[in-house]
Amino acid sequence: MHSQHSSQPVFRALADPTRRVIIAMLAEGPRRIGDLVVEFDMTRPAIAKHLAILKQGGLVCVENKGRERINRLNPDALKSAADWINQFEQFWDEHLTKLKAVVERET
Amino acid sequence: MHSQHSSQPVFRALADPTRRVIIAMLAEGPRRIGDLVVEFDMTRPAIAKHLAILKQGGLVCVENKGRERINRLNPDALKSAADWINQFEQFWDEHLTKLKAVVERET
DNA sequence: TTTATTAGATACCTTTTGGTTTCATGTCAA
DNA sequence: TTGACATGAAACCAAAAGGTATCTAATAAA
Repeated sequence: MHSQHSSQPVFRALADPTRRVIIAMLAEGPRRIGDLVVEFDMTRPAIAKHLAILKQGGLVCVENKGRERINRLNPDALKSAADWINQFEQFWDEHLTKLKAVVERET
Repeated sequence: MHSQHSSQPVFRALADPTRRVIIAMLAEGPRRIGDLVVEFDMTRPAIAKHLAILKQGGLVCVENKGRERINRLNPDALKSAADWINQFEQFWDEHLTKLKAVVERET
């Protein structure tokens, strides 16, 4: 049952709402840190820390372009979180089946 | 793009490795707190707190049975986290398509 | 070659988190 | 009814998380 690959950094990265918004923004296209900062009521070091955690989780990768740094979303890491959750797909299928059975018996 | 329902408590619940193990255990069947505690190198209050956070996230619900309390996994909440992640399914499909194209050009 | 732009690094602070010990409560069974 | 069992609750603590202000470094453009 328990999957092996440590999904800890990914779930940790997903835990913060600011980071999830950053993920949504990067899904629309690559951004520099400055581009992200102006969207939040927060200083740059704060966003930089969030990006660092997203990188740790493998969710974001960076490309150096002169003095700029382009941040890109790496969807593969997100997929690994989805995979962990989907371990339980079978469980909730059964759950819904049972629920349906109960409802049908009651009507 | 951004889904409305606050998924914060769910992702917060998923962030801790102990809680994810608890989820995996409850997926095999309902358990009392005591049953969970013996599986960890941790005191009961610690597990109780983790369960409280899982309940907050809607991932676990409890049924009082005399002096016992049966904890059950609620898969619907897990599904909401999966839904959030799946918002980006299209993105990583595109990503993989582009990657494939690059690889094919290089060979 | 200055000057503005884009960004990383460091030190610091406050709140939250994850854990503990200790004590109180309700229920089943002898 | 007394004791054992299953659990909840409160007070406390160290470490991590999330934020700030400030300083430094590299590149582009005037």
